[in-house]
Amino acid sequence: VRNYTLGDVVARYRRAQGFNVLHPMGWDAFGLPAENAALERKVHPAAWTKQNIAQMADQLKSMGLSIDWSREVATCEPEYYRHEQKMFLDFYKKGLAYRKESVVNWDPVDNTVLANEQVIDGKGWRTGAPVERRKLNQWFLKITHYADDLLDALQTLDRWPEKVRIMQENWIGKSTGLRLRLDVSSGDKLEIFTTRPDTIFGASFAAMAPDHPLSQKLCKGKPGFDDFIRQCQAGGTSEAAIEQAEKIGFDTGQTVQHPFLKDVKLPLYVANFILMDYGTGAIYGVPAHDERDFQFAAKYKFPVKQVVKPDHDAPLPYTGDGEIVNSDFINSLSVADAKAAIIGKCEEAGIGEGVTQYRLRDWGISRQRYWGCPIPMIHCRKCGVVPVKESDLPVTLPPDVTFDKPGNPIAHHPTWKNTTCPTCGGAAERETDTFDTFFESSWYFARYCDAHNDKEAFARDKAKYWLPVDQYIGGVEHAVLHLLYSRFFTRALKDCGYLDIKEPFTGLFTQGMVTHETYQDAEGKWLYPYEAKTYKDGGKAVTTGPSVKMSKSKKNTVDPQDILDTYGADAARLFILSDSPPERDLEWTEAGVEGAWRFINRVHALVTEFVAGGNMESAKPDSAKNLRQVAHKTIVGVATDIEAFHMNKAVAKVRELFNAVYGFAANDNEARDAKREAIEILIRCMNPFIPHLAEEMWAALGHKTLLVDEKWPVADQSLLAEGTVTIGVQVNGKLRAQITLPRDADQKAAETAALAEAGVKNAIEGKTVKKVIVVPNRIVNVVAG
RNA sequence: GGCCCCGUGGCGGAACAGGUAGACGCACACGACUUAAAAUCGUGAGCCCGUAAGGGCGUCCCGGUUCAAUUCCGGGCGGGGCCACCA
Repeated sequence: VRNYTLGDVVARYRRAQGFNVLHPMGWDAFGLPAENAALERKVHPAAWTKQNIAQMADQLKSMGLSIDWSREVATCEPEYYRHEQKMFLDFYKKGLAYRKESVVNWDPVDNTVLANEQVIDGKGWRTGAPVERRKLNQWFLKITHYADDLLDALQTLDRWPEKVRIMQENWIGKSTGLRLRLDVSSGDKLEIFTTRPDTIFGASFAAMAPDHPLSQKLCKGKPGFDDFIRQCQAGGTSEAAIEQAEKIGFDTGQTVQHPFLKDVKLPLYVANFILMDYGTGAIYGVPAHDERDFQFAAKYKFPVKQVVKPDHDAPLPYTGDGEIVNSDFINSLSVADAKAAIIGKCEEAGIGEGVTQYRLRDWGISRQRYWGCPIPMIHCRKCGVVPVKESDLPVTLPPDVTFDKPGNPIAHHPTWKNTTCPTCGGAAERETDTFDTFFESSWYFARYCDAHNDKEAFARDKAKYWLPVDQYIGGVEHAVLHLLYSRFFTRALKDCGYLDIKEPFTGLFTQGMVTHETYQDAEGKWLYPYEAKTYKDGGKAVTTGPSVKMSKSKKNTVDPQDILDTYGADAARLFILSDSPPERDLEWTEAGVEGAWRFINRVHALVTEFVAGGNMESAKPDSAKNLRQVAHKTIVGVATDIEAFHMNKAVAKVRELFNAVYGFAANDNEARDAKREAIEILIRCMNPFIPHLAEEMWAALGHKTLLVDEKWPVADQSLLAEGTVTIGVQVNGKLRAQITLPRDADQKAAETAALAEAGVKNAIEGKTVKKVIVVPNRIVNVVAG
């Protein structure tokens, strides 16, 4: 409700400004929840999904969202996913999609593979189950091909929150360093990676990952090695384990030759804290200047040789900047210069080179589940992996599947996977994995431009007209998931000739969550808000807890339908926009919605009374001109606030105008004209927030046109510039009086008026005025002593 | 541990670009209407002293810059987010 209300305000406001606005809606409809629901309720995922779509569409429509429903899409329909099968084939041709055996994250609850981005603290992002490591053949998209550009182009996204840009930057994790080949006493070569080549003279050991090929080669069969490997895996993924994980190593018995010091031979260990999938899976250890190496050295008694001297006292390990010492030909250099010197020397000697390393890894997209888009590939015993012919697309899901046993239903289907090889015509099997559902959401924005094209995903010229998306609104939880995948997809689609842009979203707004108080009964059982109310009314004990993100498990949820039925769409919309700035969390309260509802009723009463000719006689007669000024200021203020996403401030300004009109007694023609003008401006400024009431009031005022087709009102600049201002007068920085002056009065006049004030005279009594500072239309400060 | 953000009434939050702190709303109090309550309408309100006029204090704490600091700078305390054995 919050997300779409925000979007609707923008859509309606921009439309009123005369823009051609495309405001679409679609359903990201594949995914495990549908499959899990099917398991629980014995419904087919397709039926369950369709029913949910119908229900949600009804709700969204009753909220009065100005959506172009003719462009509605659902990603689970073959009309949609056939196009992404084609995209995948194009990616494959370009080398942007490939298959390889790799160690993957396996979610034991959902029985599927997860992408790195979907593993949080070693747990599945949906199930929270500790992720296991398995070796499987998987399809990958080559997001790393664009790592540098994805990073650099973040700077062009100046309408994105900085927070999200930083998160993506960290996720891509670019670092530069040295890749270096070292000689092992066994005759093998060991390639290591380091970001600190400057500390090479402080190295006192070398270490590699347990699953490094050389670990296996050198240690297989050695007593205790199997136990060691088992220990490494046990320590694996749980949060607590990593926290306390002791650094353990296994001595290979071999040594590594230091590249610059002939008589230094570094003992080579297998160590649990070295990761195979970062860098080369091997390092040299410099205990004096790395926290982990320091711990490891303490345990296995390696020397700690300091080679960087800080310019202040600092304990070891020291990882900061400083002067290089004890380091042969790089002595007295800075850290940065020493890095360059060592890299240069290694390149000269042909034993290593400067490289750029990324934390980002390719996106694994295979999922062993049914409710997703089939991967259009065929496995032939003779020809290997062969793409499905484009003319044979789409590869559709078999509707007749069973969910009675664990694993992938599509793989259990008796006949679906049997096919023939497109190359040799022999018997072959279809790929039974489906795409990660982030695949669908990576390009849907382009489909909206041409939603019913059955020849291609979208016509290039239509995409060119509409894209990129000017304003995207969503939760921050997608910062390194959907938002990164979409940026990659847009680049890949550009390189495959689909699109002309590389950034999908020029403006991004991340809205906060909606929270609600939590309630528990005497036994600590969670209660729904309505249950808590019944309990309280019945005199039963209820403990009220803090307001947290709405969740089914804590039962602190509110059904949008109930709100719409009780208060109407406008009250719900107004409340949600009112108090909290949209980027922050919003606490949902009954009292808040009622406040919004009250306002709507008062606006209705005001207009009804005015149309009926009543005056709402009150004690606050104001000049017609003042009222007009407030109204015209509101036009500008509300527009500025909407554009800056300060919806709470925009609502406050609308309410201020309402308060000004409400108390305004229109007892002559001039006043009545001013009042009508102010009411019309009020209605038009409210339109983006509460469109139903605004439209109704517009008609009540006698207009035959629809307000939705009216342009945004234009403020009379001369009215804004005229009038008087009330400013404060300070003496030595303390407020002592207020004066009212004509706008832009000259400094002399302001000074004279200020010094004439009784409060000012009192405060400067017995003192000499040294200086009078006048800031026009803002403040006067008298400096006296 | 690293990087980043944020601390303003009883509450959500305003304050352009250093210039009258607390807009707007919620909750509250009092008054009107009512037999009464609810709803509605009106009035009030940062805190302390004072019947009032008025005065003092006040934007997490300490210090600095400035005629002037919620805003800028330094140090602390508190809360939150992201990443995290990434060499």
